[in-house]
Amino acid sequence: NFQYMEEKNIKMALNDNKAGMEGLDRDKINKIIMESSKGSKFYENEVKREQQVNQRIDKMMLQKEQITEQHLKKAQAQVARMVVELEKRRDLTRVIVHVDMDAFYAAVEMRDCPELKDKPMAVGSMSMLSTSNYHARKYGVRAAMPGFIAKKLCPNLVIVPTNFDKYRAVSSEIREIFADYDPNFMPMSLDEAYLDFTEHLEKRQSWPDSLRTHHYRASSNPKGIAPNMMLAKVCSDKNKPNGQYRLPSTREAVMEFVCNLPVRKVSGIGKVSEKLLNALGISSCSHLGQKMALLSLLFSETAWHHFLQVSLGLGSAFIPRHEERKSMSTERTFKEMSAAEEQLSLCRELCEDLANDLKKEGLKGKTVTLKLKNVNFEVKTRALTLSYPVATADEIFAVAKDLLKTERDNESPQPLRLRLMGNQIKQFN
DNA sequence: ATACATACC
DNA sequence: GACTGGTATGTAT
Repeated sequence: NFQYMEEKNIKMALNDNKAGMEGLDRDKINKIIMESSKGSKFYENEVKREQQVNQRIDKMMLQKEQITEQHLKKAQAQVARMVVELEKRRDLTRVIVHVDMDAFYAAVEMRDCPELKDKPMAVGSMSMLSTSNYHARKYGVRAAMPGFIAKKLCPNLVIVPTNFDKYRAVSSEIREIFADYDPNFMPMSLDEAYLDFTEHLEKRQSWPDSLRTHHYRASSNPKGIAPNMMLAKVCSDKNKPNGQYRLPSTREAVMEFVCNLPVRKVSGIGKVSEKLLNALGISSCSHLGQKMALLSLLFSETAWHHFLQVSLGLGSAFIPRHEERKSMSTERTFKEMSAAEEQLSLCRELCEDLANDLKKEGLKGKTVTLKLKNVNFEVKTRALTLSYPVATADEIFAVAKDLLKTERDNESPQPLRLRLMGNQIKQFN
């Protein structure tokens, strides 16, 4: 087990899987991050989670030991059959674009306050940053880093509070432009979207400049252009901060691109999957292809099917139409709260907020879920499904307060020492 | 159906 | 001193 426990493997370390983070003093940065985190409840919890992942790896390695040549051969045949099927359906006829405004929130703030352009700045608070500009990234300051640690890395860092209404406004301008190119484009967040350019290109024969030179200049917008969504997403990351990258629509180009692609770059393969794969000697997508038989024996069907598609450079060649929402939730973090009455009134407040949001979309749901995080960062969810859909604050609270009471009773005589509470509702009609 | 984990922005 | 919030989906029971 110890082999996984070196500091550099613990999750705290600088995540440099992001544009603008090349060639900085990683050791120094990691040392500062580590010193700011060590001993905190947050850190302790991260270590615990890390150990759970390591146990998963140990279990997987034991399973691997049990696999015989016979098993592998059979699996290999199955994989080969599947590859034939997938190749038959490979579609290189579409042109999918992934657009991603670079450092979006920071870019909007710099547009509105040009002095910030020459300074390292980030958007967020001392508790959490949501993005940083490129000056700040040189110091290792990045999204999802708490501001107080960022300040240690870069004492001159300017932290601008988040201004969502502003970002939403800019976002809707940008979306109007997207709609000109593909009325069915798929927004992934305020600053990111997939577009199907196929039709547009058939009509106009040329690449639009306006996506680059539109009056909104505060933010550059890298594009990834490829025959499917999976590849377009990876491509958009390629020439950040300013460029675009087009992957030709040929099987050879796709396979060559995918060959050297680190698995972590693929959307859907995060930190944990990367670590599991690394333990099997897999770091690039070509390794993924080479070890498919093994993967099919160690992972779930959904997981290995996904891996197989990635290894072949396959992804969705059309942009699925926007799905109905499946859940809605509100959660809040706060200073330690242990008093029952206080927790109850907060719960009530959250239910009211949630009911408000539900009303805006005219939704009612049958499953109510209460989420609790204690001061040790341990998260619990407790759910109850009703036979009828609910929407009002009173109805939701009636369920949530019982879930909360049950939890408190289970812990008593110890109180629930909370740092976060949340309510979720799902199972809409 | 429920709980928890992973992933994305 | 301070380590988010919202949504979807996978995995396990």
